Amino acid sequence: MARPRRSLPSHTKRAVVRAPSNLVLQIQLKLRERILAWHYPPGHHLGEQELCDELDASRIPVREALRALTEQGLVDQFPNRGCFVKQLDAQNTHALYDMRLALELFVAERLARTSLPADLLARERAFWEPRLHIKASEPVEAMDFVTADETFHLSLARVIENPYIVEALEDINERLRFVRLAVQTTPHRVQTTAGEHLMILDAIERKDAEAARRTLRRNISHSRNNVEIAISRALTAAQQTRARKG
Amino acid sequence: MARPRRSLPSHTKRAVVRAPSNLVLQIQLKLRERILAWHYPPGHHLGEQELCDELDASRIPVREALRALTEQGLVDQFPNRGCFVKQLDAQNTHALYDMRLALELFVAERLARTSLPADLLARERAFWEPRLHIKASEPVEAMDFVTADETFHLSLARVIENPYIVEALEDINERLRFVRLAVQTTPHRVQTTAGEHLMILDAIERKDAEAARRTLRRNISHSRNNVEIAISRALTAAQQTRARKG
DNA sequence: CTGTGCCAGATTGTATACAATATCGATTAT
DNA sequence: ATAATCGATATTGTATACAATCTGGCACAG
Repeated sequence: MARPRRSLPSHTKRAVVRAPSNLVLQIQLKLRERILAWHYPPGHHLGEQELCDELDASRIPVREALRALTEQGLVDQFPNRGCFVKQLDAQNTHALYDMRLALELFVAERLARTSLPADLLARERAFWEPRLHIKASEPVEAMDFVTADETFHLSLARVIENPYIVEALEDINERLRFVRLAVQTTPHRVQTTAGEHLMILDAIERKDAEAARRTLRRNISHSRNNVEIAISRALTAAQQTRARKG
Repeated sequence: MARPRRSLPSHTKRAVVRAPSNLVLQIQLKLRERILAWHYPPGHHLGEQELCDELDASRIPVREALRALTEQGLVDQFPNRGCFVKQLDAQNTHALYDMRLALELFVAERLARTSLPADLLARERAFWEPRLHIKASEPVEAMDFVTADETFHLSLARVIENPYIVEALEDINERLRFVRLAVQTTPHRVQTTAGEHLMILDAIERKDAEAARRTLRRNISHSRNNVEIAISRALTAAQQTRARKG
């Protein structure tokens, strides 16, 4: 006889919103990382047994991790055929950037109507202003640049306190990160970005929504162009690798 | 010894993008429906064994369905405690509507820059124009209204051919549908909506992006206000029900 | 009377085993 | 020689079984 035993979750703290069991979460994160890092190339077949051997786990946790990744849209699942790493072509990238643009334009507009925390303003200005005058000969670490850029955009988004929008942007960033890292970051690109970011902050501060939107559009457009170059390069490289193997 | 056997998926047709096995998909859709329909109230504990008995399936498919729903954000999962139907409070609804607004403003703006298919324009005008003059005494079926409204907005979104944006909007619509159905639809509301929809189409047709955005903002704002009333009513009703039971 | 520790029951997490299905290669017919 | 068909094999889908973990109450000490 079953008696009702479970009460509402005592974890009132919303620290971890989605908490699968540790093993599944570990597998899920590891696979996600490898997929985004192109360790498994697009179209690669993810066999369950193979992953079990690699990750030293049983099939059930692996299956659940794959199910989660399917839901995230990182792999395609075909009945009785298994999972395949989803193709990330130039078209998808374009669409991803458009979605990012849609969300961030909204954020910028709203911020221009309300206001911006002083500490965030100070922090981002302190970071980007020196980079207006970066020397053309100075080499730039792609990781540093991409991280700083992501931080800038996400910090703005977080101000409006909309978990759905923030989560969507975080997801988009993760998907684009490794391709962004594949393109070489020039000092000129850093200068341009710094200028655009500062202009966005200025526009928001003086409540000029239109200017903020215009500049953000230009900023994201530049980023998009760079990434699309990287995508096509990476795709041809992957194709060549596969051709060499086969 | 394992030899490489799997080739690229022969399903080149992208008919079903995410295709879990039929049983899991069935369970997943059924649970999703019940959650969105408030059959399982917010905070309700979804016991695996219990669901197995209800759905006449084993625990593995049920677990995978729950994992997928977790990833969709419909349930929260706590390790060794199971799944709980996620709270849908007024704040979440507000955020969901903001995200919808962000995406649709972008869609409207882009459509105003490009153009709109003639058949879509004709179809939607043919539907909404008569409803400008609906009699105040005529009763309105909520289902018909909500479906037509969703169709209008999604049809516009689909024109720009961005699968991520369309998918996000479809998801938001599904989440809000049952609450929208809970609020009574008055003839006055139908008239207002018809007017706004026609104005949006006109603005897009004459390439007036600003007017399109302004009207869309008003349109979604009206919808949001109605829904938030429904949400608070539904929540208090659910609380009363639970209090009566306990 | 109140607070702490422990135990029984139940539920979730994982592994193993078996059934269903698709793939690849060989064989056969045209 | 080419194309279609059938069977062996591997892979996925599901069920059952067992281990780990949590809940809630009861006993006992302060």
